[in-house]
Amino acid sequence: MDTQDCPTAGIQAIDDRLISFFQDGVKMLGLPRSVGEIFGVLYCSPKPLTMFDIVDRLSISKGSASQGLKMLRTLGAVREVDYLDDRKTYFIADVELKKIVGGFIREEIRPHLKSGNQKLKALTEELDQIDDPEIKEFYEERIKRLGRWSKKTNLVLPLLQKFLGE
Amino acid sequence: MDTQDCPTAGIQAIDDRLISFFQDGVKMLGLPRSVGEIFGVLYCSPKPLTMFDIVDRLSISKGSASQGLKMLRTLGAVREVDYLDDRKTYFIADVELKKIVGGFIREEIRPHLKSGNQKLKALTEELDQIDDPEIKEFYEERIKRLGRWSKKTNLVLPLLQKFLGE
DNA sequence: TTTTTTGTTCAAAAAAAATTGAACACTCGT
DNA sequence: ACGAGTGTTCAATTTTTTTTGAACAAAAAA
Repeated sequence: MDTQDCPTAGIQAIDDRLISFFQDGVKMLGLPRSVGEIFGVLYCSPKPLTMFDIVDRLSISKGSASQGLKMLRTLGAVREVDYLDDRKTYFIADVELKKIVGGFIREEIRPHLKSGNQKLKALTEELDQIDDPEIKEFYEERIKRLGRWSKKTNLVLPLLQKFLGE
Repeated sequence: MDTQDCPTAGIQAIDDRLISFFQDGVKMLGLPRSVGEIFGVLYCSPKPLTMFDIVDRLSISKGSASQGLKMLRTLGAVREVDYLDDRKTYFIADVELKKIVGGFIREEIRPHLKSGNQKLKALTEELDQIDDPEIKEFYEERIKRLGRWSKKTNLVLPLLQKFLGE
């Protein structure tokens, strides 16, 4: 079939653009390109899709699709839904920014902050090793400052989430 | 010299921890590890350092150090200062979170958002190609939604920066 | 001017991250 | 129990990103 005459050709083109939009979007968040593409395909679809639909549309491997969907589910950006054939799993994009942002904060940001905090704590204890009081004071200030950075970031995350959720 | 007996051994250990703290920190932001290390070395130093000092401390190449410092300067995370030998360039870490966050938003986030917006605009114009009014409505809704996401993000950035800057 | 010191650039190498695909596991229908 | 359909895992491969180091440029000292 000539794609020129196909009634879905224009839609394909639009989908391509939307998918590329999400490709860039997730790159900004440090996620793999395929994850953006998968979300994009679901975001463009008025009806639920199976993993096979996605593999087919993007020409990616089953493995990639499976892993990408897994990540999107844990981020809360994609949901399983019941639909038609109940043998297969159907997915839809979750279009609530609030939820997606929340998932990203929970899965990608908080763990980093947490491990950072632990490192800071360990550091504070090592300060005793320093004899020279002037040098000690310098390090104390720097480490305290990092503590403030960390605290502020922790405080700002829920605000961010609230603001972005309408 | 035995590092056990060296009075700076404890400090070295603390510096190592701080540097590793920043290694992780920049990874969260999607910047190369060496950039975090370089910032870390400067953050640990009470006095300005040259590029050579950094190369020496981290055992990285001149090229890496040069590029890393360039990036840190454009982000506003590091500053050149006058010091001792005016043949060399001396650097210090900028410890104002506000400035660093501002630089990151300006250099890393805004450009992405801008190109995203251009894509959305182009998309809106392509909607005419769709004949079926029901499908058209679906796409209109999804594209409008992305526009709202983008707008919100744009609005939240200055707030974020303000909040993090004391 | 010539040499030395300092720093940048960029093609090639190395390292890290993402993707593939085949093997595996599970479940349903027969 | 067996075979077909769905989905996951992970070692190997591919792709992308980062790092290196040698060549180059600029500027000061000799």
